[in-house]
Amino acid sequence: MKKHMLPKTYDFRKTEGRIYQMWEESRYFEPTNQPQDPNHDPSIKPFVISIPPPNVTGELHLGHGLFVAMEDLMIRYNRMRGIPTLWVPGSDHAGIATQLQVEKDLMKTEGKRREEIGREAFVERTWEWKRKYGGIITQQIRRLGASCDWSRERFTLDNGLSVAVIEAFVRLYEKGLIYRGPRLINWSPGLQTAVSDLEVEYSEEPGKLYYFKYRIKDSEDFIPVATTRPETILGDTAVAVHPDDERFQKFIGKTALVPILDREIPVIADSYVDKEFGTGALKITPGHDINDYEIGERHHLEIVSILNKDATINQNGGPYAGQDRFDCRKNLWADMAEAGLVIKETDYTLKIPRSQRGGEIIEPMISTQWFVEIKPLAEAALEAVKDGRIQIVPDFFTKVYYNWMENIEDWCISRQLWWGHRIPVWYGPDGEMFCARSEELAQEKANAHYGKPVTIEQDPDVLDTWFSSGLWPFSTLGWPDETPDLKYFYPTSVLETGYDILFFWVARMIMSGLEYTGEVPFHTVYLHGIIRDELGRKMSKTTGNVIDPLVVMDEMGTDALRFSLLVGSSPGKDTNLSLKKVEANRNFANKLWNATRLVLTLLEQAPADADTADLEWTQADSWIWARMRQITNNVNRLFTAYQYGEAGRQLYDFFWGEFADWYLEIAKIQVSEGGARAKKTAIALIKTMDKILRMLHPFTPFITEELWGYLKEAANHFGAEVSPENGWEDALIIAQWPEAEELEGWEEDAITEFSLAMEIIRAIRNLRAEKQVKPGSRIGATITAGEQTNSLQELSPTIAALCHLNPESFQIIETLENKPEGTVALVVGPAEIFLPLFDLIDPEEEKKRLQSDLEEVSQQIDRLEKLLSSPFAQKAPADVVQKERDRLAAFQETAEKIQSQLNELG
RNA sequence: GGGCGGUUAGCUCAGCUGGUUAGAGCGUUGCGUUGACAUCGCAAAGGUCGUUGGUUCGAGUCCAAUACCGCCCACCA
Repeated sequence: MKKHMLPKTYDFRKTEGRIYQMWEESRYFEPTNQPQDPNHDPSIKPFVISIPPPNVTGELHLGHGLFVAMEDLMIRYNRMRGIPTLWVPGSDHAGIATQLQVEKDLMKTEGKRREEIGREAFVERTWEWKRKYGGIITQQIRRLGASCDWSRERFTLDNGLSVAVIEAFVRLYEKGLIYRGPRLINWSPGLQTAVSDLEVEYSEEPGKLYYFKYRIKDSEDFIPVATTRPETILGDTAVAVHPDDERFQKFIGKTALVPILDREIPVIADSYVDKEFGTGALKITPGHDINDYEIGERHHLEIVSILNKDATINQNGGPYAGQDRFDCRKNLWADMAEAGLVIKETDYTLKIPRSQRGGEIIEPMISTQWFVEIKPLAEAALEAVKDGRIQIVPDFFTKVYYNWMENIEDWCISRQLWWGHRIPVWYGPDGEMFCARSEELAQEKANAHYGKPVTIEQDPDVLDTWFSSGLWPFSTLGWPDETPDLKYFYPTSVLETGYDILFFWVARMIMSGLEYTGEVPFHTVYLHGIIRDELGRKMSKTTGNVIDPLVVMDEMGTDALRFSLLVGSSPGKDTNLSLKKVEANRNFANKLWNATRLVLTLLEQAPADADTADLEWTQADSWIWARMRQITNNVNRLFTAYQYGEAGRQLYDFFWGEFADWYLEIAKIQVSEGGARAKKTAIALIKTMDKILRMLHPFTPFITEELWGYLKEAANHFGAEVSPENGWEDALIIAQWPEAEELEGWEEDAITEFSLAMEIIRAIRNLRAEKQVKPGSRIGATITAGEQTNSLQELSPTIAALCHLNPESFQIIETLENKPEGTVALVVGPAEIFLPLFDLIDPEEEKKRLQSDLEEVSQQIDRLEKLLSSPFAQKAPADVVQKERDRLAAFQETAEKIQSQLNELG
């Protein structure tokens, strides 16, 4: 007999690295049926996920942990099902975020601003930064066990992807869906760039509403007006009142004077104005307010811009030129007070637009930017979800998607940054635009246009990072080239990401995919939620409640973290994660380890050469197998429905609560019988443990891979034919996913039969514990089991062993004339158990116990009798009714037995 | 203003084909270690499933209303 080599404790630190290396070296991460193989079969449909590319210089957080765990689970599951599987990894250049990091570093190390070293040097410096830190995040993703095909790793600023970005831009431009022009956009004064509507968040903050007088020219009259931003008065080009407002009717058409500047502006009527709010009159600043901008368009008002790019006041602000906007607010208001124009200030809760990145206050401003005309793209994207070509999981996000797509505004795609894809447009000497796939082509166009060689200059702006991310599912596969990868792997299968970037990323990928490839980029969108702390608070450095996944992995293992994230989350909902939870799952891994050790030990004790031909499975064998089948079916059903968390939970409960707690205990006894029984048990052990490890593998890949290797070796020593043809593949990662399986000669209804034995064992153990019978002392027992006697007798060695009964004085019989002398009786369904513990019993207490049992049972009998005499008996399906009848009969039997025992006690 | 999600044990959450005794982990309490596991085992306490009404033989589960919490979108100066 060979002693198994499974170490006593699980050292996940060592195991994880070694296992990952083994997977990678064996090239298990690469898809089978590679499109460049000569034998490639295009009819086999692959399963493909594009990774949500993390910021190239980012640091691993739990959000990454969740998506990696989730996607890796899907990938591993499909890989095990034998489907060619590709998970494309990569990272995003993350324009603003990365540029800010490098700017900060530049200031720290050299005390310089980026303008001082110039664009070229700055971009080169950023590339260096990327080369230095860009590998960290992908390394960390490996640690999570991600089975991505690293040979296909991509970066959004790679040559190939840059070609894709330019191609996409040029195509849209040529189609007339990209335009450039001055529009009111969201300006980030600190970053000195435009940002899209999505990048602005509104926060409620206390502020003031300022009331003041708008004087009417050549008159003593004035219109009272309220504003939250007095400095914008400098840019007013009208005062608007409601056309039906009697108070202000007389002013419509008159001329008002801008405070301090005395600029003349018209008083107009527009039904947008709310008569009830503020003073009922509205100042109009088309240059710095989106609603005013629209009113301005309706009335053809002049647009006056009062801000510089750094949000100081420009020359249009007269005496305030050069002041910061908030200083100007104070100063202008003070001057107006002096001029007698101020009415009052009241407290008011404002909604301040703030930059999603950095939180500075965003100023609406007129600026010349590039835009994508989005409506045509959005319509196609809407249609793709409506007609089911794309399914969103969970379903309730479909509505959110529709709502956004139906109300979408043109997308501002230009950013005044240096790090990113530069807009492929060049300007001739007179500003003529030449959009081309390269500078050479633009030059040719320009020369042809002017009829002579001219100097052209490229647009300085770069594209919004999301413009390139939007191409990700196909740009990473080689688009615009018709590469074998693109042909075979596109469209991809599932897009898995957080709901917080549904609009930023998912919606744009759908629009881009349809526009450029004519196909949906994926058939399913799976959205997960945000990871919060155990109290449901967002994790933040200021709150100090951030859980670092790297620390967690160090302390409790990657599998424990993954299992916690996967089992704790359900589609589209936020997940509260606590270290306690991870700890519990580390314990789960430990249990898995130890259970396997026991299995291996038992396998050693069983004789491999025994003849099991005539031996049947025990009830316990049948029971665990029947449960295994149920669990397998459940897990498969749940996986199909994307309910991975519930699947993991069921595996956890089954493995721990049934396999480890019960079957392993029984297996010990069965193996100790030796001979064929031991061998038969060993076979059952291998089969169940094998299936458990397979189904847990997508959740906890490292430990299961490790244990499965040992199990396989043990199976080999045990005499199993260990070969891929025989279901023992080279590694668990590529092993076949289990289907519910019949076992020859097993009893399908073992679950109900066996549960009686479990109840009996529990009852005996409880009484022993309650009466403080020494754990080691063996007592006798008599069990009467009526019709169940035969099936129960088969388990008698098990019951004896698990309850520490003395086999000499233990029997299971059909009935008994009288209660044995000196025993105390327990009633379990149709069975009665007599234990020789009468001396330990206080008859009064025992009476009380029996009476309360009887009461409980009587209640059930009443309930069921009522139920069965109600319309239920006629209307409910026969099997459901029968079940209740059986139950009632069982309760009645129990009640009788308890009653007779009470009688005996007197 | 529009939309969505949640409300189940002290805490965090399952319970997604409606089936009659609602589960887990953690926490609490008691008992238990010489062989798989104290990263453990055995057991106990703890819930009128937010409220009201409806559908149904039957509702934590389906429908409607309502309260509270949270989120998203739109942005009344």
